[in-house]
Amino acid sequence: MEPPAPLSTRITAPDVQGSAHERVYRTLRGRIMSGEMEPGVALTLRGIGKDFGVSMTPAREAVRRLAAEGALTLSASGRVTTPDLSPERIEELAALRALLEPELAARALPRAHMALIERLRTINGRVAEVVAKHDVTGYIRSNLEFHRTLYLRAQAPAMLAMVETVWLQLGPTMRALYMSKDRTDLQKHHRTILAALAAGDEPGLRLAVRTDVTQGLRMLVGL
Amino acid sequence: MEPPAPLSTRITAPDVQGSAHERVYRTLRGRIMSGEMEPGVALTLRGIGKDFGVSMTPAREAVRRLAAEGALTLSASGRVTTPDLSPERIEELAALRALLEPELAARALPRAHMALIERLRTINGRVAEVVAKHDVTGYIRSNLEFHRTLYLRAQAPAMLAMVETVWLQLGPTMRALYMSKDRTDLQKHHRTILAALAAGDEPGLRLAVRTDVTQGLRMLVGL
DNA sequence: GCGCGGGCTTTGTGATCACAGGTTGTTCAT
DNA sequence: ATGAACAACCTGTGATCACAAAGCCCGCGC
Repeated sequence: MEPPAPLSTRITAPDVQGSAHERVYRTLRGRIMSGEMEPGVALTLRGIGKDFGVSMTPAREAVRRLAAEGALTLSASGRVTTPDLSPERIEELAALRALLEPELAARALPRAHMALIERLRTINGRVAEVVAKHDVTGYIRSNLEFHRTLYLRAQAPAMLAMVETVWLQLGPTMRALYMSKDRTDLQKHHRTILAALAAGDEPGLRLAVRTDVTQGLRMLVGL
Repeated sequence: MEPPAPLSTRITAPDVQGSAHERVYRTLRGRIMSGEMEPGVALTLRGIGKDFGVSMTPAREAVRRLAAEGALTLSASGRVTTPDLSPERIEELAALRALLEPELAARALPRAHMALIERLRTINGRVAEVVAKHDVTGYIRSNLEFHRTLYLRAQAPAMLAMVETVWLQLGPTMRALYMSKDRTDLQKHHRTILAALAAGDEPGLRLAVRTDVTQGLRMLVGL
């Protein structure tokens, strides 16, 4: 192995969807939010780099960005792990969801047309499918898609971003949570949300969203 | 110029307070949150690096972290600027404050002892001083310190972090806002907050905080 | 059998460089 | 004088390397 090395290695970058660090970031973020990784798993920059075929530099940027959003935990020595949340932290994040999501739903309500409700029904049907298959990741993903689709109508990007940050932080925990629980009741809550939406009932919608969001996460803490 | 170069430059790092990128991050964050930089100002990695006596690498990490928190804006080509928010964005962030801060205040209320109220009074006195001196940055800083001191008692780190993220995003805007406005009314609101705290009046406290938070930011949009 | 010390390995940090794309300023032609 | 084309410069991106410190494991001593 020649020590000096010619230098000038440019594979001309596939650049399929933006820069390298963004690709790493997006992929990792998706994995974490949908609960593909369990809490407390260790990651290494070199390992991530190897997985994505990039050097440590973009891996580091992606990791730091995720850590800034609370999607990853950095130990004092810089070690990277998925977050393993304390019950208090979980409760706090649940409270945040209970605070933000009814507001987003209420803002979406006046803009919710029939087409949106129909789309939500479709997504909710997909939730039933994945529940039947005991597909935890698929369940989390489609459940969040249900909420996100509704909130997108609120036209409140900063608020939505904040809620997604909370979802991110809860990702690994949700996996652990939903793996040990029956989930037929969740669809019931989603149906209540849809009913309130169709009726244009704002107080009912706020309550339905709050209940849906709260009860799933209360299970772990209050068991 | 020798191509290989000796390599091996380690000034043994001062390491006064953690890693280089953290020092850069903390300083920049403080500057942005307290409104020391106006909206739309351009920054460069090399420039930041030179300012802090570090290379581009830690500068880049600090910038990306700040961008992830919304404290800086990255253009499509990667250019870095302080955020110049649209009125809709400002209103949304104000709504976020109006949603989160009363909750934090309410959670702090049962834990608020006399010593805390006294401390808040002191901070509020400092607000009066800086207002008299027309020191915008000092005003923003002590105003936020008033709120942060109260919310710290809520024992809700995730919620506090979220609110601070909102403050960060509003930093440069607050500067532009407060520079063109009289501010004697702000202390009045703070006094109302203190009265509700002392009386243990939760609804009154929620309202007082919401009013304090909302009205200052409503000025810009609704003028 | 169990704890502890010392080496080897792994891992994050930061500096430097090559490169590409964007920005800017200048000059030339109309 | 105004517009476009071009060149020089500026700026972010990513790879690679040196380094330090933290972790890990094996073996020694009690």
